Amino acid sequence: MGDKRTSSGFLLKQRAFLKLYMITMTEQDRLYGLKLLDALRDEFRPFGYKPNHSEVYKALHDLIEDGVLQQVKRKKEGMKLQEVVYYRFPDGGYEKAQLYKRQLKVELERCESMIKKAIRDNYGYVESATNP
Amino acid sequence: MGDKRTSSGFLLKQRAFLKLYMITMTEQDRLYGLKLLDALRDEFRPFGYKPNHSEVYKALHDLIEDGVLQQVKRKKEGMKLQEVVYYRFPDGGYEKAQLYKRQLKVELERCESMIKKAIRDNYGYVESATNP
DNA sequence: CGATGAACAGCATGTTCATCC
DNA sequence: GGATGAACATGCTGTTCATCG
Repeated sequence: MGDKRTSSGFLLKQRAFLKLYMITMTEQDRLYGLKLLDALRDEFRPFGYKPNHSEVYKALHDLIEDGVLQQVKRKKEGMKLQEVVYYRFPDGGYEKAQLYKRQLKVELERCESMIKKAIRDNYGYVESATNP
Repeated sequence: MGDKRTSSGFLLKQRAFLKLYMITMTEQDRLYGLKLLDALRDEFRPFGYKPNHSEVYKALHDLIEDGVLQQVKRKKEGMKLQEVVYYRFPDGGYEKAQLYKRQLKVELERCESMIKKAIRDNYGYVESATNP
């Protein structure tokens, strides 16, 4: 309630997309902000998607507000003794993360369906399972 | 050049999506604005996507500016003699439309790939080709 | 009330600036 | 220069208002 504005329900927003990746990346390697960004840029370079640092930070801050992530300031390994911000799940955060991931899965599949439909509708494809 | 702002290259925008549908719908049935909207809403209801009338009009106006569509004001069939705006391709418009469609196909496939990748990356799916 | 538009408003996101090491 | 943030600017898009028949 209290929403001033409703979404028309088109494709998912970049922010949500990034939050999902932040969670999964936290489950796997422990990384800090800019490294997460680098990793994502590498992954999506072939797709022409190049997120900027602000969006990544905002996604991380969102997750902190949601109680999904927690900051851990540590010295960067080797090099100079610069402090960087790593992330981990606080108490109950992992469960919230899994819930979020479940929701995003539904959302991603919805988007995939919509895009497939658009390809079908506009280019007359009929997903042949028996193509030579 | 002259772009004040660059896209990070995330998913395609609703406007482009609608423009594509407007073109295809113009190739098929001749419809006017609000009927196009109704048709789209019907099609995408199962997906929870409900475009609003402004976006549809803006998409149509964009296509007119692009020289892809042309307005044809006609009396609405039956009923009262209210004038509605139908659309057709002006000279050279059909070719421009086909070009746009070709571009959007690439874009839609790019988005599909990104979404599939996200599902793989975050849920560890491996597209089984042998599912019952 | 249906249809078409345009003005307006709010939110998503890209760019720039500030601070610290 | 790398890293983190916040402020600022722009643009996409949803809501509202105006006009016409």
